[in-house]
Amino acid sequence: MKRPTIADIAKQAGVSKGAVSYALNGQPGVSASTRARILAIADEIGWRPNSAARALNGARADTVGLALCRPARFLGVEPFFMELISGIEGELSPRSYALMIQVVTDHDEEMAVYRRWWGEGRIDGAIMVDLHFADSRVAELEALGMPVVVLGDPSKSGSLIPVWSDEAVPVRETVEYLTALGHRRIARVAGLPKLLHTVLRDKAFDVACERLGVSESVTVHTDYTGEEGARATRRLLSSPSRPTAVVYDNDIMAVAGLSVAQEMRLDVPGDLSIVAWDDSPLSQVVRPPLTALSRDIPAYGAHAAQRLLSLIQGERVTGFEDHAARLTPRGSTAPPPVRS
Amino acid sequence: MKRPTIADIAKQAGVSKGAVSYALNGQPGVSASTRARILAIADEIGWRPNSAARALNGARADTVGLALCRPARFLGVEPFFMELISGIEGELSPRSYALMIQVVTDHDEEMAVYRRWWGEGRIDGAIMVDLHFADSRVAELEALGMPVVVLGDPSKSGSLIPVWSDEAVPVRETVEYLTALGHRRIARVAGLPKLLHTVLRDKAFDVACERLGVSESVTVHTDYTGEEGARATRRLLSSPSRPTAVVYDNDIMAVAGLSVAQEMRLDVPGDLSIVAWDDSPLSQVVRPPLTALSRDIPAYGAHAAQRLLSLIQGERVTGFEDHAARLTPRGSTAPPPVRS
DNA sequence: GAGGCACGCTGAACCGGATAAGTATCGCGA
DNA sequence: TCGCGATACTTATCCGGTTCAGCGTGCCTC
Repeated sequence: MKRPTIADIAKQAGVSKGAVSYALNGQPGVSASTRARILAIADEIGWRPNSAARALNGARADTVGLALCRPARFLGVEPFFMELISGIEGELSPRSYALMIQVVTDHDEEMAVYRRWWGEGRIDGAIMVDLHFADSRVAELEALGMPVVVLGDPSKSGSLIPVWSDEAVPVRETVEYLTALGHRRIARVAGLPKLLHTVLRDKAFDVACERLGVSESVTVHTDYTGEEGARATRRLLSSPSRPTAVVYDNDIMAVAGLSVAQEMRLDVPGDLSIVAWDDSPLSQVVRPPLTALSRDIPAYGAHAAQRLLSLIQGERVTGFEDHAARLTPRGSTAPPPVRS
Repeated sequence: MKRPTIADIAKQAGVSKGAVSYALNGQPGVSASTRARILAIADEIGWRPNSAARALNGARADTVGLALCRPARFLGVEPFFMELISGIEGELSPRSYALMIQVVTDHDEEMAVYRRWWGEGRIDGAIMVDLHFADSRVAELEALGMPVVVLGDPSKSGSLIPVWSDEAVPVRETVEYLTALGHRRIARVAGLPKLLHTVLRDKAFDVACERLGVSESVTVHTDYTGEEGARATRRLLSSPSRPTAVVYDNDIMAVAGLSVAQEMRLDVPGDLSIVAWDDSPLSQVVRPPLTALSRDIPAYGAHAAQRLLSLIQGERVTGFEDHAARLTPRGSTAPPPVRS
């Protein structure tokens, strides 16, 4: 009842284990007829290579690791990760590579997981996400010597292979668009302030606002949840000189912000313009549909996976700059109210 | 520079490989002092067990498999899977179990993946999702002899361990609620007609409508996407005797339906009541917030993971009926218009 | 003081493949 | 006809652990 091994095949075929191994791996050293016989027997008794035994001889694990360091409840809410995973899978699946996922609570745990997976020969490489401004993981992963692709800006990715997209350009484009519409009081509801891309967007936002004569610009940091997005929006809209436009760092918060605005009897886009970063179907189904900074997240994941696979093959791999998010104007943006 | 093995530890400690193995695994057979010395050396040189070598001796893979048979674009949209994965992870992660994920396009590919993972000793068991009405996977997985927990009704799960929740009760509760409000024309925008839970809901809906004197009840099947939800809604609301209430099989479609209604200048809930199956934050942030059939999806995944882990331990495991979804009334439901 | 037993450890087999090295067979050219 | 080399295998070893049989030592017991 136990799984057949090459020894079983060898016995049935009347040859040695070695011959079977050569035959099954397409190596020279066996005649065509013997090879065919061995393959037939292997197929008949349903033989499958035992990956453990192969791995013991230094073979690849054919698996890529991904440790996600976010609160678990988050994943269900934020489409980003699932889209990313879809994209990664799209590259892995045709090559029979599997994806090993674990949700962790902090960077220490994340590193422990990577050490374990790598140390135990379970993965051939990993994709690191949520690059921080000062990220201890980079040095630790470099020291591990494991192939790693980092989703994040090359300025902080050390010697790990970065896959990134420009954060500043979309911010600038958005601010330009809003100021062109006439907005002079713009707020930004940003994500976690520790994340590098948040820092980069913050900075680009300040610079663009400065340059384009935005009289009042505020940035509020949140944890990306709808609740915090709503709370931030409520606070912003309650201030004496409330913004006429708000830019959100994800669509979840943008939608929550939209609700708050409507709850406060503000017309969107008449009284308030809203821009969402990341364009999920969600942005398009609310009323009005949200002007969004759209990018192809599955492609982003696919690019990272491609680099990682090349890296694992031992090829020389360079970083890759993906397309920056593009501004997609929809119904949630308009000129500010006249008497603002 | 290569990874230290127990042979290295043995040499340093001046004992045999066997003694080291006993010490590291907490087995009797070594003195406390020797054990401490060995552990200290292991820690010092950064020894990690090689899972391949362990697996070769019939050890567990400490990994659970999950093959998702849906179009990739789907995963980013539907919060269900990510919440489910969160819940599964919540059980696996503390036990250092990993989750192996692969997105596949059909059941044949899904079974091929499971066969490979199981055959190669990469997983100890799997969670099967999206049970169909006539599902060939059940028999194939039974034949494989792998521990499997099925998310789906026990009527079709064969000898695999089912984890399910009653689909009929929430449907009945919803129809009762809507008829109590006065609705007599109720439509249902359902999911994929192949899925068993869709079939069960369809049937429960028909029965409840019949019993409660709903004069017109329609069920439309979709692929769960916002687009199809919107299209179905548009068609329903354009019919001469349009429904006064629509029940959606997921929140994505409910939100899309809400948009369509508003686009057609129908007041929700004044002209049309909307109920969403599955209650994500999305349901609460739209205006009006959606009356929803809420259930704890992460808990659902957690229960499945618990059963699977027990099954892997060789314990006798019975199926588990999770809480049925509970109707959570919000602003999207009200009595139908008077002159309906 | 001899027998018995528990303890602490060693040595070796084993898991299922990959692979280097060795061997028998054959064909072919000199 | 000998020798060389290619072919088609076999044999043996290795990977890094686990596990079992065995063995010496020390202590307890009768």
